[in-house]
Amino acid sequence: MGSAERKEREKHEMRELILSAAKSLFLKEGFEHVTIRRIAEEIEYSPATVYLYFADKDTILCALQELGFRELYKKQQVLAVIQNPADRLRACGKIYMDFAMENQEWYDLMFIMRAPMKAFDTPADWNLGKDTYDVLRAIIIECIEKGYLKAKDPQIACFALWSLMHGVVSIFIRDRAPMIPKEHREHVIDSILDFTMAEFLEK
Amino acid sequence: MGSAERKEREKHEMRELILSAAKSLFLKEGFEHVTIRRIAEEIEYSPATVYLYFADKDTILCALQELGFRELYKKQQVLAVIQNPADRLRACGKIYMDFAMENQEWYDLMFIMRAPMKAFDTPADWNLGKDTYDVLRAIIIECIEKGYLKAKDPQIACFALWSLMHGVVSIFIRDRAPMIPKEHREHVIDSILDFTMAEFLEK
Amino acid sequence: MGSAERKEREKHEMRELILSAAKSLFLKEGFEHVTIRRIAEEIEYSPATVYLYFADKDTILCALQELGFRELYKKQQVLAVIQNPADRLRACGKIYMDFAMENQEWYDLMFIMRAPMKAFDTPADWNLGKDTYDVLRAIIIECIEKGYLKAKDPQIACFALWSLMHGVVSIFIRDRAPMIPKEHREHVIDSILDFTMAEFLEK
Amino acid sequence: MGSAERKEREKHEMRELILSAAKSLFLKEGFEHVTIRRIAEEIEYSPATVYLYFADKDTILCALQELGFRELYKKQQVLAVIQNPADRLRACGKIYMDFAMENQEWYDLMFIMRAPMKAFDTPADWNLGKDTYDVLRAIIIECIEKGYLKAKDPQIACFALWSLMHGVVSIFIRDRAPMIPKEHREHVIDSILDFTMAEFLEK
DNA sequence: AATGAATGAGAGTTCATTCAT
DNA sequence: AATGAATGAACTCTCATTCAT
Repeated sequence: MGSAERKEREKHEMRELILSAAKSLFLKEGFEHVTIRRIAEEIEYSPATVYLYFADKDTILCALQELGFRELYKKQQVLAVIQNPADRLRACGKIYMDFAMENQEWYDLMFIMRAPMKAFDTPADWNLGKDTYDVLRAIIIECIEKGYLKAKDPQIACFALWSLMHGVVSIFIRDRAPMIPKEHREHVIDSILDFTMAEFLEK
Repeated sequence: MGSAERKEREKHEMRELILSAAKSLFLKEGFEHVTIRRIAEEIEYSPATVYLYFADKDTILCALQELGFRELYKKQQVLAVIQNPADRLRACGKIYMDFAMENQEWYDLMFIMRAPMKAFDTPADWNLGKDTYDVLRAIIIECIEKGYLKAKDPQIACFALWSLMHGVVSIFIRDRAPMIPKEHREHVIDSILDFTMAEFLEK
Repeated sequence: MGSAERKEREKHEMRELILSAAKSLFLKEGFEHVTIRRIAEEIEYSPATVYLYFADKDTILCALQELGFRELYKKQQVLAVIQNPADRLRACGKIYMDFAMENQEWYDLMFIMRAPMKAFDTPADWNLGKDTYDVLRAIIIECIEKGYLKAKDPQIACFALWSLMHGVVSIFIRDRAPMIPKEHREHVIDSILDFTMAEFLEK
Repeated sequence: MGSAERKEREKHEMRELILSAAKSLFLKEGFEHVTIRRIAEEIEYSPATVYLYFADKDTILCALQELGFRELYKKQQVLAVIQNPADRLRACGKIYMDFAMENQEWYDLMFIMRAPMKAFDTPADWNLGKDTYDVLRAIIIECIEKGYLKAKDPQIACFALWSLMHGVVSIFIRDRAPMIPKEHREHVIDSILDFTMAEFLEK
């Protein structure tokens, strides 16, 4: 019967609604203001209703994390048109750090925050993160193949470059770089990319 | 008479006691469970007593942070004996990441946690952090001078290398690297150092 | 269906319940013992429940104040039947002081207590008080018009008479008149009214 | 022996020191900031020391109240030079209300505040207040004798006039007169005095 | 005489969560 | 399916007061 399907679809829509409310609260007001009540208010339902679609707050945060990975993955798609793998590597870093700086609270949730560690317990959830990670990995492997990078272990190269990018943005997001004025951040990110490309890649 | 001195020492010991209780709570239960009440329970005093030694919770966190910087700075002192700046750079990275992995909740508080940002508001507080940062900076400048590193801007090189190290450990500490089994972390850190030295330094 | 109505009524009843508990606590134990927790105990609900009906403690006090003004205003309505403005003036004073002496803690909250001054910040809140004040003002203006009172400035006359009445009852309520035994208070109030009518009004 | 005397004198001086600290805190920061600790800080002794001279906080407040009555009484002494009792009555009112407006927190403690009601339990304490009250009473009796005032009962006249003055200033001090801008208060007080003299006294 | 150290009691408030309807 | 009502368990912080030294 189509009835069950419709119910399924409606259930799905409601979940999306809740998630998008949660996301917009994150971006607008920051983590500490994301409470079940505020989410419920945002969608004009009662707090209890939220619990019909998500087991608890943590589950919502996990779903939001998933959404973030999807979003990041989507942004990475434009990389496909860049032929040269070195250029693509730089662009990949740029996209990553821009995403982080433009969606700080969201990035925070995805990569820094303590709360929803549950997400990584089950391999299924990690799949989404893995896809975005694989984008970087593929580029690095190609860089090695084409002689731009002389790394013995692509896994290590990949993890190192990701760490570098994550390090930069997480230091900014959690305000641990008092030596760099906020208005310079954008410029520092570009300089870091230049520096990395110059030092890491074969000359 | 040594009476005043003794009082001073006892006061100092009480502060240490509170800080160590706070630190051990961090380690055992994580940030969100560190409450004044729990600290008080841990040291078997009343919550009000804690306020005799620290103005508020933030002040405790800041003191803990300070302590951490001091500890890290102390560990960095062994670097002085290493002649070759490239070797010293590697050792510096090793010390930093080892400190982070061996004192995860402490590192978390110092470089990741959201709460005690007050610490960085006043330049005085940052000074302690600055000292440890300057250690790295001095090494990098020497690396550039001696021709091991061809960076146009030492500030950027310094920030990049710090970011790389911070990235690695903060990804581990906040459990964002499911692709790397916990038991490999130690080894990955060494590999990252090798990779970085190989790629960054002049060949 | 009357379901929504019933809900509304129940909500209203709960607010009334809280207010009356607060009021009775005032009467029984005085302002400083009126805490959210005590109110909650009184109505046998949890403290959190109180916050479902009132935003904070101040709001409760304000609501109580409002209620008081309404009550006083209602009592003033009987003045309408008194033709002679001088008689009406006396009756107005009597009603005011009787209300104060019969509802001492309530009067205290409305006119003496320090806490809920927020009430007077927004003109809206003051409106209720203004209504009761206007009753007195209208009478005084009529007294002047009809030649019972020779005041240049009705505002001043009005404020003076209000002050006189407030002075009497607030001295009693806060127990600052040891020269007058409690059992004489009632009688003193009447004498004060007589004296005032005799002295103030044209002879 | 003079030793006991000296001790007595020192004890007395310390009490004065504490009281003057408490008073200055009242005036500078208002009632709610007057805590034992703040008093102790002010005189650079420990909180525990305060308890060597006063049984508890209430006792301090009572002593402060006494001090206030003394101060007011002192201010009233200038009235002696005014020959005409009607003029003296007006001046008495002026002194009273000025004292209240210039030492609001102190007046509050003396005549409005709830806390130190203990003061009036023992007749001894009231004596001080009685002296200031008697000043007014004497003036009014003289006004009646000299024909300025036609009151049957001087007690009632006296109480009425005190109430009027207390009413005015306590309405101001507790901010219950939104219809009168703060900057007009001074002027209103004078107008009230004019009005009262014009209406009450024989024409 | 003076105090450092300590505390019990309690304040207002917030939140995730549950459950009968 | 949706929710209004309710709550337990926390939270940080403040204060008057006591007592061994």
